[in-house]
Amino acid sequence: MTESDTGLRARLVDVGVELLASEGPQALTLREIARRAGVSHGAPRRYFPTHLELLSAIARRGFDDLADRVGKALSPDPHDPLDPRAQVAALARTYVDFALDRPGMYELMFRHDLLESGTLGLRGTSLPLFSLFADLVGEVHPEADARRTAGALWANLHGVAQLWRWRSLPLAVPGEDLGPLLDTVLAAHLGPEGGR
Amino acid sequence: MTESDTGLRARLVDVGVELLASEGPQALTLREIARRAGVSHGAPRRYFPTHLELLSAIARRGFDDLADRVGKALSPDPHDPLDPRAQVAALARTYVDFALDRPGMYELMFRHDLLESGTLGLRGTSLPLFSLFADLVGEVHPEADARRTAGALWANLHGVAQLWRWRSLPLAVPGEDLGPLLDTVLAAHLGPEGGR
DNA sequence: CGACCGGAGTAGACACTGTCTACGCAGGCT
DNA sequence: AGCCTGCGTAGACAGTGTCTACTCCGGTCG
Repeated sequence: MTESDTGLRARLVDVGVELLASEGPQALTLREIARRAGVSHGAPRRYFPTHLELLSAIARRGFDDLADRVGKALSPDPHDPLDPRAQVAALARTYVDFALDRPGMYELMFRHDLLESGTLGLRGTSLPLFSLFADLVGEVHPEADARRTAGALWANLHGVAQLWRWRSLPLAVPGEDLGPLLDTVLAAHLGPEGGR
Repeated sequence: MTESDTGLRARLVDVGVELLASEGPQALTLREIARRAGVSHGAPRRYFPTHLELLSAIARRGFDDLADRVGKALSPDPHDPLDPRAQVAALARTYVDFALDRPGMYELMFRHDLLESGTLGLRGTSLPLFSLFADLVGEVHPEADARRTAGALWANLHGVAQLWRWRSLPLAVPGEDLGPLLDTVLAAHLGPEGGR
Protein backbone atom coordinates (compact mmCIF):
# COMPACT_ATOMS: atom_id res chain seq x y z
CA MET A 1 0.00 0.00 0.00
CA THR A 2 3.01 2.26 0.26
CA GLU A 3 4.48 4.27 -2.57
CA SER A 4 7.13 1.69 -3.40
CA ASP A 5 4.58 -1.08 -3.46
CA THR A 6 5.77 -3.68 -5.88
CA GLY A 7 2.20 -4.45 -6.80
CA LEU A 8 1.45 -4.29 -10.45
CA ARG A 9 -1.16 -1.59 -10.05
CA ALA A 10 1.28 0.92 -8.60
CA ARG A 11 4.01 -0.14 -10.98
CA LEU A 12 1.79 0.54 -13.98
CA VAL A 13 1.08 4.03 -12.76
CA ASP A 14 4.78 4.61 -12.07
CA VAL A 15 5.72 3.50 -15.54
CA GLY A 16 2.99 5.69 -16.96
CA VAL A 17 4.25 8.77 -15.16
CA GLU A 18 7.78 8.20 -16.42
CA LEU A 19 6.62 7.48 -19.93
CA LEU A 20 4.47 10.59 -19.90
CA ALA A 21 7.42 12.74 -18.89
CA SER A 22 9.83 11.24 -21.36
CA GLU A 23 7.71 10.62 -24.44
CA GLY A 24 4.60 12.73 -24.08
CA PRO A 25 0.91 11.96 -23.76
CA GLN A 26 0.50 10.25 -27.11
CA ALA A 27 2.97 7.60 -25.97
CA LEU A 28 0.76 6.53 -23.06
CA THR A 29 -0.45 3.45 -24.83
CA LEU A 30 -1.93 0.67 -22.81
CA ARG A 31 0.30 -1.85 -24.48
CA GLU A 32 3.44 0.26 -24.20
CA ILE A 33 2.90 0.77 -20.49
CA ALA A 34 2.39 -2.95 -20.04
CA ARG A 35 5.52 -3.61 -22.08
CA ARG A 36 7.66 -1.31 -19.96
CA ALA A 37 6.21 -2.81 -16.82
CA GLY A 38 7.26 -6.22 -18.06
CA VAL A 39 3.82 -7.74 -18.24
CA SER A 40 1.55 -8.82 -21.04
CA HIS A 41 -0.80 -6.40 -22.67
CA GLY A 42 -3.82 -7.89 -20.97
CA ALA A 43 -2.45 -7.59 -17.45
CA PRO A 44 -3.47 -3.99 -16.73
CA ARG A 45 -7.06 -4.92 -17.34
CA ARG A 46 -7.30 -6.59 -13.96
CA TYR A 47 -6.68 -3.28 -12.20
CA PHE A 48 -7.92 -0.80 -14.77
CA PRO A 49 -10.92 -2.04 -16.69
CA THR A 50 -10.31 0.51 -19.38
CA HIS A 51 -7.49 2.54 -20.77
CA LEU A 52 -9.08 5.79 -19.58
CA GLU A 53 -9.08 4.62 -16.01
CA LEU A 54 -5.37 3.95 -16.13
CA LEU A 55 -4.84 7.41 -17.56
CA SER A 56 -6.98 8.84 -14.77
CA ALA A 57 -4.81 7.14 -12.18
CA ILE A 58 -1.73 8.63 -13.80
CA ALA A 59 -3.30 12.08 -13.92
CA ARG A 60 -4.18 11.81 -10.26
CA ARG A 61 -0.47 11.66 -9.51
CA GLY A 62 -0.22 14.99 -11.25
CA PHE A 63 -2.90 16.54 -9.09
CA ASP A 64 -1.16 15.22 -6.01
CA ASP A 65 2.12 16.73 -7.11
CA LEU A 66 0.45 20.04 -7.87
CA ALA A 67 -1.19 20.09 -4.44
CA ASP A 68 2.18 19.39 -2.85
CA ARG A 69 3.86 22.21 -4.70
CA VAL A 70 1.11 24.61 -3.79
CA GLY A 71 1.32 23.62 -0.16
CA LYS A 72 5.04 24.29 -0.08
CA ALA A 73 4.72 27.54 -1.99
CA LEU A 74 2.06 28.94 0.34
CA SER A 75 4.10 28.50 3.51
CA PRO A 76 7.78 28.41 2.75
CA ASP A 77 8.51 29.37 6.34
CA PRO A 78 5.87 28.56 8.98
CA HIS A 79 7.18 31.29 11.25
CA ASP A 80 6.73 34.03 8.67
CA PRO A 81 3.55 33.38 6.73
CA LEU A 82 2.85 35.25 3.56
CA ASP A 83 0.05 37.76 3.39
CA PRO A 84 -2.99 36.74 1.31
CA ARG A 85 -2.01 38.75 -1.74
CA ALA A 86 1.43 37.13 -1.81
CA GLN A 87 -0.16 33.75 -1.30
CA VAL A 88 -2.40 34.19 -4.30
CA ALA A 89 0.60 35.29 -6.33
CA ALA A 90 2.60 32.31 -5.15
CA LEU A 91 -0.22 29.95 -6.00
CA ALA A 92 -0.57 31.45 -9.44
CA ARG A 93 3.12 31.21 -10.08
CA THR A 94 3.18 27.62 -8.87
CA TYR A 95 0.26 26.68 -11.06
CA VAL A 96 1.75 28.08 -14.23
CA ASP A 97 5.21 26.79 -13.42
CA PHE A 98 3.75 23.35 -12.98
CA ALA A 99 2.23 23.51 -16.43
CA LEU A 100 5.59 24.45 -17.92
CA ASP A 101 7.58 22.01 -15.81
CA ARG A 102 5.44 19.00 -16.61
CA PRO A 103 3.71 19.82 -19.87
CA GLY A 104 2.70 16.28 -20.65
CA MET A 105 1.22 15.76 -17.23
CA TYR A 106 -0.58 19.09 -17.38
CA GLU A 107 -2.07 18.19 -20.71
CA LEU A 108 -3.21 14.84 -19.43
CA MET A 109 -4.73 16.35 -16.31
CA PHE A 110 -6.99 18.60 -18.29
CA ARG A 111 -8.21 16.24 -20.91
CA HIS A 112 -11.91 16.69 -20.38
CA ASP A 113 -12.75 13.13 -21.34
CA LEU A 114 -10.62 12.11 -18.38
CA LEU A 115 -12.46 14.44 -16.04
CA GLU A 116 -15.68 12.54 -16.60
CA SER A 117 -14.27 9.05 -16.23
CA GLY A 118 -12.86 7.31 -13.20
CA THR A 119 -14.64 5.78 -10.28
CA LEU A 120 -14.91 8.96 -8.28
CA GLY A 121 -14.20 11.24 -11.18
CA LEU A 122 -11.08 13.23 -11.65
CA ARG A 123 -12.88 16.53 -11.58
CA GLY A 124 -13.37 16.52 -7.83
CA THR A 125 -9.64 16.22 -7.37
CA SER A 126 -9.05 19.86 -8.19
CA LEU A 127 -11.97 21.18 -6.18
CA PRO A 128 -10.15 21.52 -2.84
CA LEU A 129 -7.43 23.46 -4.58
CA PHE A 130 -9.96 25.78 -6.12
CA SER A 131 -11.71 26.28 -2.80
CA LEU A 132 -8.44 27.20 -1.17
CA PHE A 133 -7.81 29.58 -4.02
CA ALA A 134 -11.24 31.16 -3.68
CA ASP A 135 -10.72 31.64 0.06
CA LEU A 136 -7.43 33.39 -0.50
CA VAL A 137 -8.94 35.63 -3.12
CA GLY A 138 -11.72 36.40 -0.67
CA GLU A 139 -9.19 37.56 1.88
CA VAL A 140 -7.61 39.89 -0.63
CA HIS A 141 -10.91 41.23 -1.87
CA PRO A 142 -13.44 40.92 0.92
CA GLU A 143 -15.97 43.18 -0.75
CA ALA A 144 -16.20 41.55 -4.16
CA ASP A 145 -17.77 38.24 -5.06
CA ALA A 146 -14.81 36.10 -4.21
CA ARG A 147 -16.12 33.05 -6.03
CA ARG A 148 -16.55 34.91 -9.26
CA THR A 149 -13.28 36.77 -9.01
CA ALA A 150 -11.50 33.57 -8.16
CA GLY A 151 -13.13 31.84 -11.11
CA ALA A 152 -12.08 34.58 -13.47
CA LEU A 153 -8.52 34.56 -12.22
CA TRP A 154 -8.39 30.78 -12.24
CA ALA A 155 -9.49 30.76 -15.84
CA ASN A 156 -6.90 33.38 -16.62
CA LEU A 157 -4.12 31.28 -15.16
CA HIS A 158 -5.35 28.30 -17.07
CA GLY A 159 -5.40 30.26 -20.30
CA VAL A 160 -1.96 31.73 -19.72
CA ALA A 161 -0.55 28.30 -19.01
CA GLN A 162 -2.06 26.82 -22.14
CA LEU A 163 -1.27 29.59 -24.57
CA TRP A 164 2.20 30.11 -23.21
CA ARG A 165 2.95 26.43 -23.33
CA TRP A 166 2.31 26.10 -27.03
CA ARG A 167 3.69 29.54 -27.77
CA SER A 168 0.48 31.08 -28.98
CA LEU A 169 1.21 34.41 -27.34
CA PRO A 170 4.34 35.37 -29.23
CA LEU A 171 3.15 38.85 -30.07
CA ALA A 172 2.04 39.53 -26.58
CA VAL A 173 5.28 38.72 -24.87
CA PRO A 174 8.33 38.81 -27.10
CA GLY A 175 10.64 37.95 -24.21
CA GLU A 176 11.09 34.59 -22.65
CA ASP A 177 9.98 35.43 -19.15
CA LEU A 178 6.35 35.14 -18.32
CA GLY A 179 6.75 36.97 -15.02
CA PRO A 180 5.54 40.32 -16.35
CA LEU A 181 2.53 38.72 -17.94
CA LEU A 182 1.64 37.02 -14.68
CA ASP A 183 2.03 40.31 -12.87
CA THR A 184 -0.33 41.92 -15.34
CA VAL A 185 -2.86 39.17 -14.79
CA LEU A 186 -2.67 39.38 -11.02
CA ALA A 187 -2.90 43.14 -11.02
CA ALA A 188 -5.92 43.00 -13.29
CA HIS A 189 -7.90 40.74 -11.00
CA LEU A 190 -6.59 41.80 -7.60
CA GLY A 191 -5.74 45.42 -8.24
CA PRO A 192 -2.24 46.93 -8.20
CA GLU A 193 -0.03 45.21 -5.70
CA GLY A 194 -0.38 47.40 -2.69
CA GLY A 195 0.15 44.63 -0.18
CA ARG A 196 3.41 43.58 1.54
CA MET B 1 -12.75 26.20 -56.68
CA THR B 2 -16.01 27.47 -55.26
CA GLU B 3 -17.51 26.42 -51.99
CA SER B 4 -19.83 23.87 -53.52
CA ASP B 5 -16.96 22.37 -55.45
CA THR B 6 -17.73 18.77 -56.06
CA GLY B 7 -14.06 17.95 -55.93
CA LEU B 8 -13.14 15.30 -53.46
CA ARG B 9 -10.85 17.57 -51.51
CA ALA B 10 -13.59 20.01 -50.61
CA ARG B 11 -16.07 17.21 -50.04
CA LEU B 12 -13.80 15.55 -47.53
CA VAL B 13 -13.52 18.74 -45.54
CA ASP B 14 -17.28 19.26 -45.72
CA VAL B 15 -17.93 15.78 -44.45
CA GLY B 16 -15.37 16.32 -41.72
CA VAL B 17 -17.04 19.51 -40.53
CA GLU B 18 -20.43 17.80 -40.36
CA LEU B 19 -19.03 14.75 -38.65
CA LEU B 20 -17.22 16.94 -36.15
CA ALA B 21 -20.42 18.75 -35.27
CA SER B 22 -22.56 15.64 -35.00
CA GLU B 23 -20.22 13.09 -33.44
CA GLY B 24 -17.38 15.02 -31.87
CA PRO B 25 -13.66 15.20 -32.47
CA GLN B 26 -12.88 11.58 -31.70
CA ALA B 27 -15.11 10.54 -34.60
CA LEU B 28 -12.95 12.36 -37.11
CA THR B 29 -11.34 9.20 -38.32
CA LEU B 30 -9.67 9.20 -41.69
CA ARG B 31 -11.54 6.10 -42.70
CA GLU B 32 -14.88 7.30 -41.41
CA ILE B 33 -14.59 10.55 -43.31
CA ALA B 34 -13.72 8.63 -46.45
CA ARG B 35 -16.65 6.30 -45.83
CA ARG B 36 -19.12 9.15 -45.49
CA ALA B 37 -17.69 10.82 -48.55
CA GLY B 38 -18.31 7.61 -50.46
CA VAL B 39 -14.72 6.87 -51.37
CA SER B 40 -12.23 4.27 -50.31
CA HIS B 41 -10.05 4.76 -47.28
CA GLY B 42 -6.99 5.48 -49.38
CA ALA B 43 -8.55 8.24 -51.42
CA PRO B 44 -7.94 11.14 -49.04
CA ARG B 45 -4.25 10.48 -49.19
CA ARG B 46 -4.01 12.08 -52.61
CA TYR B 47 -5.07 15.43 -51.18
CA PHE B 48 -3.97 15.15 -47.58
CA PRO B 49 -0.76 13.21 -47.18
CA THR B 50 -1.48 12.65 -43.53
CA HIS B 51 -4.44 12.54 -41.23
CA LEU B 52 -3.27 15.63 -39.38
CA GLU B 53 -3.32 17.68 -42.54
CA LEU B 54 -6.93 16.78 -43.17
CA LEU B 55 -7.75 17.76 -39.61
CA SER B 56 -5.92 21.04 -40.13
CA ALA B 57 -8.02 21.77 -43.19
CA ILE B 58 -11.16 21.11 -41.17
CA ALA B 59 -9.97 23.33 -38.35
CA ARG B 60 -9.23 26.10 -40.80
CA ARG B 61 -12.93 26.19 -41.57
CA GLY B 62 -13.47 26.88 -37.91
CA PHE B 63 -11.08 29.80 -37.91
CA ASP B 64 -12.82 31.20 -40.96
CA ASP B 65 -16.18 30.94 -39.26
CA LEU B 66 -14.83 32.59 -36.14
CA ALA B 67 -13.38 35.44 -38.16
CA ASP B 68 -16.73 35.89 -39.88
CA ARG B 69 -18.60 36.02 -36.62
CA VAL B 70 -16.17 38.51 -35.16
CA GLY B 71 -16.48 40.70 -38.23
CA LYS B 72 -20.23 40.78 -37.95
CA ALA B 73 -20.17 41.36 -34.21
CA LEU B 74 -17.79 44.30 -34.45
CA SER B 75 -19.91 46.27 -36.88
CA PRO B 76 -23.55 45.26 -36.64
CA ASP B 77 -24.56 48.57 -38.19
CA PRO B 78 -21.98 50.39 -40.34
CA HIS B 79 -23.71 53.71 -39.69
CA ASP B 80 -23.41 53.45 -35.92
CA PRO B 81 -20.07 51.87 -35.05
CA LEU B 82 -19.40 50.65 -31.57
CA ASP B 83 -16.88 52.37 -29.38
CA PRO B 84 -13.66 50.44 -28.72
CA ARG B 85 -14.71 49.21 -25.30
CA ALA B 86 -17.93 47.79 -26.66
CA GLN B 87 -16.02 46.26 -29.55
CA VAL B 88 -13.69 44.44 -27.22
CA ALA B 89 -16.69 43.22 -25.24
CA ALA B 90 -18.41 42.07 -28.41
CA LEU B 91 -15.32 40.25 -29.57
CA ALA B 92 -14.95 38.56 -26.21
CA ARG B 93 -18.56 37.51 -26.21
CA THR B 94 -18.31 36.22 -29.76
CA TYR B 95 -15.20 34.25 -28.96
CA VAL B 96 -16.66 32.50 -25.95
CA ASP B 97 -19.99 31.96 -27.65
CA PHE B 98 -18.20 30.31 -30.53
CA ALA B 99 -16.54 27.89 -28.16
CA LEU B 100 -19.91 26.97 -26.67
CA ASP B 101 -21.73 26.87 -29.98
CA ARG B 102 -19.26 24.63 -31.72
CA PRO B 103 -17.47 22.78 -28.95
CA GLY B 104 -16.05 20.08 -31.17
CA MET B 105 -14.67 22.58 -33.64
CA TYR B 106 -13.24 24.71 -30.87
CA GLU B 107 -11.50 21.73 -29.39
CA LEU B 108 -10.07 20.75 -32.74
CA MET B 109 -8.88 24.28 -33.44
CA PHE B 110 -6.77 24.39 -30.33
CA ARG B 111 -5.17 21.02 -30.46
CA HIS B 112 -1.60 22.13 -30.24
CA ASP B 113 -0.34 19.25 -32.36
CA LEU B 114 -2.46 20.68 -35.14
CA LEU B 115 -1.01 24.13 -34.70
CA GLU B 116 2.42 22.87 -35.66
CA SER B 117 1.39 20.84 -38.67
CA GLY B 118 0.02 21.96 -41.99
CA THR B 119 1.79 23.48 -44.91
CA LEU B 120 1.67 27.03 -43.67
CA GLY B 121 0.86 26.15 -40.12
CA LEU B 122 -2.43 26.66 -38.45
CA ARG B 123 -1.01 28.97 -35.83
CA GLY B 124 -0.72 31.91 -38.15
CA THR B 125 -4.43 31.69 -38.87
CA SER B 126 -5.37 33.25 -35.57
CA LEU B 127 -2.71 35.93 -35.66
CA PRO B 128 -4.72 38.57 -37.58
CA LEU B 129 -7.54 38.12 -35.13
CA PHE B 130 -5.21 38.62 -32.23
CA SER B 131 -3.70 41.69 -33.83
CA LEU B 132 -7.12 43.19 -34.30
CA PHE B 133 -7.85 42.37 -30.71
CA ALA B 134 -4.63 43.99 -29.51
CA ASP B 135 -5.39 47.11 -31.51
CA LEU B 136 -8.82 47.42 -29.97
CA VAL B 137 -7.41 46.95 -26.50
CA GLY B 138 -4.85 49.62 -27.29
CA GLU B 139 -7.62 52.04 -28.12
CA VAL B 140 -9.29 51.37 -24.82
CA HIS B 141 -6.09 51.57 -22.83
CA PRO B 142 -3.69 53.83 -24.67
CA GLU B 143 -1.34 54.23 -21.74
CA ALA B 144 -0.75 50.58 -20.84
CA ASP B 145 1.19 48.00 -22.79
CA ALA B 146 -1.56 47.02 -25.15
CA ARG B 147 0.13 43.84 -26.30
CA ARG B 148 0.53 42.53 -22.80
CA THR B 149 -2.93 43.54 -21.69
CA ALA B 150 -4.40 42.01 -24.81
CA GLY B 151 -2.47 38.82 -24.23
CA ALA B 152 -3.67 38.58 -20.66
CA LEU B 153 -7.27 39.17 -21.66
CA TRP B 154 -7.00 36.80 -24.58
CA ALA B 155 -5.70 34.09 -22.28
CA ASN B 156 -8.52 34.84 -19.89
CA LEU B 157 -11.14 34.39 -22.57
CA HIS B 158 -9.51 31.18 -23.64
CA GLY B 159 -9.51 29.89 -20.09
CA VAL B 160 -13.10 30.88 -19.49
CA ALA B 161 -14.18 29.15 -22.68
CA GLN B 162 -12.36 25.97 -21.79
CA LEU B 163 -13.30 25.71 -18.16
CA TRP B 164 -16.87 26.73 -18.76
CA ARG B 165 -17.24 24.27 -21.58
CA TRP B 166 -16.40 21.25 -19.48
CA ARG B 167 -18.07 22.65 -16.42
CA SER B 168 -14.96 23.02 -14.31
CA LEU B 169 -16.13 26.27 -12.78
CA PRO B 170 -19.27 25.08 -11.02
CA LEU B 171 -18.41 26.69 -7.73
CA ALA B 172 -17.51 29.94 -9.31
CA VAL B 173 -20.75 30.47 -11.13
CA PRO B 174 -23.70 28.49 -9.82
CA GLY B 175 -26.03 29.97 -12.41
CA GLU B 176 -26.24 29.03 -16.04
CA ASP B 177 -25.39 32.35 -17.55
CA LEU B 178 -21.78 33.18 -18.13
CA GLY B 179 -22.54 36.83 -18.79
CA PRO B 180 -21.62 38.04 -15.30
CA LEU B 181 -18.39 36.11 -15.39
CA LEU B 182 -17.48 37.68 -18.70
CA ASP B 183 -18.32 41.10 -17.31
CA THR B 184 -16.02 40.43 -14.40
CA VAL B 185 -13.25 39.41 -16.75
CA LEU B 186 -13.65 42.46 -18.95
CA ALA B 187 -13.84 44.81 -16.00
CA ALA B 188 -10.70 43.29 -14.55
CA HIS B 189 -8.61 43.89 -17.63
CA LEU B 190 -10.19 47.04 -19.01
CA GLY B 191 -11.36 48.71 -15.85
CA PRO B 192 -14.99 49.31 -14.87
CA GLU B 193 -17.13 49.94 -17.88
CA GLY B 194 -17.21 53.71 -18.05
CA GLY B 195 -17.48 53.88 -21.81
CA ARG B 196 -20.65 54.07 -23.89
C1' DC C 1 -6.62 6.91 -85.76
C1' DG C 2 -4.01 4.50 -82.33
C1' DA C 3 -0.65 4.46 -78.66
C1' DC C 4 0.72 6.48 -74.59
C1' DC C 5 0.57 8.59 -70.27
C1' DG C 6 -0.51 10.69 -66.05
C1' DG C 7 -3.96 11.89 -62.52
C1' DA C 8 -7.58 9.77 -59.48
C1' DG C 9 -9.32 6.41 -56.88
C1' DT C 10 -9.31 1.18 -55.41
C1' DA C 11 -7.77 -2.70 -52.80
C1' DG C 12 -4.89 -5.05 -49.98
C1' DA C 13 -1.16 -5.41 -46.74
C1' DC C 14 1.26 -3.95 -42.48
C1' DA C 15 2.01 -2.62 -37.83
C1' DC C 16 -0.38 -0.73 -34.37
C1' DT C 17 -4.17 0.13 -30.92
C1' DG C 18 -8.01 -1.17 -27.07
C1' DT C 19 -11.07 -4.68 -25.71
C1' DC C 20 -12.73 -9.33 -24.85
C1' DT C 21 -12.33 -14.27 -23.73
C1' DA C 22 -10.45 -18.61 -22.73
C1' DC C 23 -6.74 -20.58 -20.61
C1' DG C 24 -2.76 -21.72 -17.15
C1' DC C 25 -0.66 -21.43 -12.82
C1' DA C 26 0.55 -20.50 -8.48
C1' DG C 27 -0.71 -20.43 -3.31
C1' DG C 28 -3.86 -20.98 0.59
C1' DC C 29 -7.91 -22.93 2.76
C1' DT C 30 -10.88 -26.64 4.14
C1' DA D 1 -5.33 -34.23 -1.15
C1' DG D 2 -8.42 -31.34 -3.56
C1' DC D 3 -10.33 -27.28 -4.78
C1' DC D 4 -10.89 -22.55 -5.44
C1' DT D 5 -9.65 -17.89 -6.20
C1' DG D 6 -6.53 -14.15 -7.63
C1' DC D 7 -3.21 -12.92 -11.10
C1' DG D 8 -1.28 -12.84 -15.27
C1' DT D 9 -0.76 -15.01 -20.30
C1' DA D 10 -2.00 -15.56 -25.01
C1' DG D 11 -4.73 -15.20 -28.76
C1' DA D 12 -8.55 -13.33 -31.31
C1' DC D 13 -11.17 -9.36 -33.10
C1' DA D 14 -12.43 -4.99 -34.98
C1' DG D 15 -10.63 -0.71 -35.90
C1' DT D 16 -6.96 2.75 -37.04
C1' DG D 17 -3.17 5.41 -40.13
C1' DT D 18 0.16 4.63 -43.52
C1' DC D 19 2.23 2.59 -47.63
C1' DT D 20 2.31 0.35 -52.17
C1' DA D 21 0.74 -1.95 -56.23
C1' DC D 22 -2.84 -1.81 -59.32
C1' DT D 23 -6.77 -0.34 -62.41
C1' DC D 24 -9.29 2.84 -65.05
C1' DC D 25 -10.30 6.54 -67.80
C1' DG D 26 -9.79 10.89 -70.34
C1' DG D 27 -6.72 13.76 -72.95
C1' DT D 28 -2.57 14.42 -75.82
C1' DC D 29 0.68 13.55 -79.15
C1' DG D 30 2.92 10.94 -83.10
